[in-house]
Amino acid sequence: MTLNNSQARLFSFVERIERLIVERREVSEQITAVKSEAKHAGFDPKVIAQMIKERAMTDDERQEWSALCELYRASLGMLNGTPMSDNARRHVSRESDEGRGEGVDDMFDPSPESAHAISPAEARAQGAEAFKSGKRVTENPFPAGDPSRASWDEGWCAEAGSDGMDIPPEWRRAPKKAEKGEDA
Amino acid sequence: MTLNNSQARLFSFVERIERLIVERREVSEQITAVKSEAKHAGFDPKVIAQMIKERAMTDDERQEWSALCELYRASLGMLNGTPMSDNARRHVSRESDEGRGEGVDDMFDPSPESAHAISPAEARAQGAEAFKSGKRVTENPFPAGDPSRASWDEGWCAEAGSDGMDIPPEWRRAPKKAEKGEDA
Amino acid sequence: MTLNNSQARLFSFVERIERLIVERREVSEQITAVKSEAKHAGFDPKVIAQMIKERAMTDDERQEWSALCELYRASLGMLNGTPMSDNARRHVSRESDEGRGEGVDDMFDPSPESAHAISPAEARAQGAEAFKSGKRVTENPFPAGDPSRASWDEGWCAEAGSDGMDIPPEWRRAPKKAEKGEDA
Amino acid sequence: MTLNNSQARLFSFVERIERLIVERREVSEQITAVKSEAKHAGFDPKVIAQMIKERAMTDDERQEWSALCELYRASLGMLNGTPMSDNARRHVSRESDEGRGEGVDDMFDPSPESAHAISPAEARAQGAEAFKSGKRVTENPFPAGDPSRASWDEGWCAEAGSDGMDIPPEWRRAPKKAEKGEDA
DNA sequence: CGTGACTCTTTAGAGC
DNA sequence: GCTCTAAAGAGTCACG
Repeated sequence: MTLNNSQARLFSFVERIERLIVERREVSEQITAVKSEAKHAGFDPKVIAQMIKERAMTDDERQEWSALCELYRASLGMLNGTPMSDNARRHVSRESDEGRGEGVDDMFDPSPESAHAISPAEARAQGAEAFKSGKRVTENPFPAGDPSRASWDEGWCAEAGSDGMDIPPEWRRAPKKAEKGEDA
Repeated sequence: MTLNNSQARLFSFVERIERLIVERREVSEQITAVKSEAKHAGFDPKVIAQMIKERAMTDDERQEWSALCELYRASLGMLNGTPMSDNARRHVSRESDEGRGEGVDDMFDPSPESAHAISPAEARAQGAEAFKSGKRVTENPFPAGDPSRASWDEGWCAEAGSDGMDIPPEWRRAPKKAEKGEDA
Repeated sequence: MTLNNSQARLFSFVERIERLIVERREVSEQITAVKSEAKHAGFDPKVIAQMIKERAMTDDERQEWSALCELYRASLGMLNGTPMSDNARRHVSRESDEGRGEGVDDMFDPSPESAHAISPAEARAQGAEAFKSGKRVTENPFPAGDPSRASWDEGWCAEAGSDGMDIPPEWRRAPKKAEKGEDA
Repeated sequence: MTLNNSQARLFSFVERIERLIVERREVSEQITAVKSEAKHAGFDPKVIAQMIKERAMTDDERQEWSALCELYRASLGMLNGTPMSDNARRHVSRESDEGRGEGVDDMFDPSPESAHAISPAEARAQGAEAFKSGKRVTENPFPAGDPSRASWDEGWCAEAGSDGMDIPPEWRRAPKKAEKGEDA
């Protein structure tokens, strides 16, 4: 029977909530215990927490997120020697890729003129120039590991952000994902 | 001139936010400092925080809040020897008061039969009985300081919550306050 | 066998944490559901939350807390017609009571001269005067429900806080409670 | 003059805190306004927040953080086609680099046998094999953009985490940074 | 289009 | 000193 006088109902609500709070605290304590165990095993708790956050995303979300971060980082000059990932390149070149139908393969063409060491400033200038002449970010001529690769990226992105265009769609997250069917 | 390329605009936004965050942190640190000063002066920080919260309410809000708390406390048997305040009595008897036009003055009539000490259970029973016979909570016959006063309150409130009625409006907060005219 | 290679151990930790997080979220959702149920039944969710907080305290803690709040309220002039509770009076008079051995009973002596209506300011002055002449806060001559009762309280407390003394122990919470024996 | 009675001091504390809270709220509102402006300009607010967080770190912290994240990601099989960054490679090979004195340059040696397309599983196996034969993670033979590059990374890292060794120091953050001299 | 609820993030406080 | 927890604030979403 459902209680229908206010005092008893209030009491019932309060007690149910209290019981659930106890349960939740117990689970929380278990979480803490496992975290502490992991920490004492030598793992970094913060990084583990980050992994758990990322694992909660779908692959698409995760990739879009990190691509966006890299794009913004490049624009703000925060690459610091870590060039954009292939993922970010793909994100920025999304539409062009569709149009041209070619993938990332044409980037494996280390032009001889960039094979020898050049200064970061020069690489940056080359990146900017590349953007202006319609090259895509995936056409970065410097191979992985080359310190000039990041500089070229920065130059390209900076130019891409400086040409007076409005903010292009690559800077935005995909608007929404259709909700998966849950319980009605 | 408004910057109209995305990189420069992004940079501007980020820097403005960062500057404001610094400002906010400074203010927060000042708050912490004052709180700590107060604490070392011997005041209880939590109670001070509570006072600040209450001072942020209007008098009406504050009174309604504490009256509601007391009403719920009484229903849950948490009065523990601290009888309901006049404020709570007024809240619970809001409507009756309008109808009868009398205030709290008729409560200063310690009936002779309750003047001598009785057990808490008996006081509780009297309170419940009083509710059933249509008495208002302000008619508690026990004077302030009398340990039976709280018990009578509890009896009255418990009965008021047990009579099968739906939850009466006294249990709810006044729905909305008309917003005071701010800057347009 | 305990896994002893880092990859597998990391994976195990992450999965255990994830599973527990799911559990915790489920419990949290149940809490939300019950709260929402209570709300739709007509109870005020905030007040319920407050009750749960208070029920988590021991009686002593709760009484000390509310007594402290009232003391601070009185000092800040926030009583607004709700006189201090017996509980707060007891708290403030803790030590004197031990010394004198008398309880609250000597307060049921509405002196004839205060029986007729006086102005709040006058009541306040009487309270201040009472403090100066060594009277205790429990000796408030105005009965419950009398609007002058709160004013007298305010006068007494204000005077008690203005006499140049350092902050007395009544303004502090009892330092610590010895922890009850839990599971080892 | 310093107030030395408790009531006045309490009042002073409360008012100072309240004033600061108002200030803080104002700054907060300005932050909200700028964020909203940025959002309407087409930037992603979350990513901006992330950038601000990262800009608050030193370069070293940021690089260590992201390197650790990638290492953990690789171990958990979360690379998903995004190979480890040069930064992460450097982190993992920190000590070896000191010993061998060579940088990342010896990785530009795409062995002919890996130049043609192979399956992810095969690339993974090659990575694991490479670890077992003492190769460093920087010796990934697949060039940037090659889908096999990530798989090789995963294989290498998985093997590095599976060989029964205790968790190596690369998995931990650098213990502490000596605090920069602040105001005394 | 405005409002209200819910979630998440951040931050301050308390304990080991 | 560091971590964890809890509360407050902000942001987003959905609904009226």
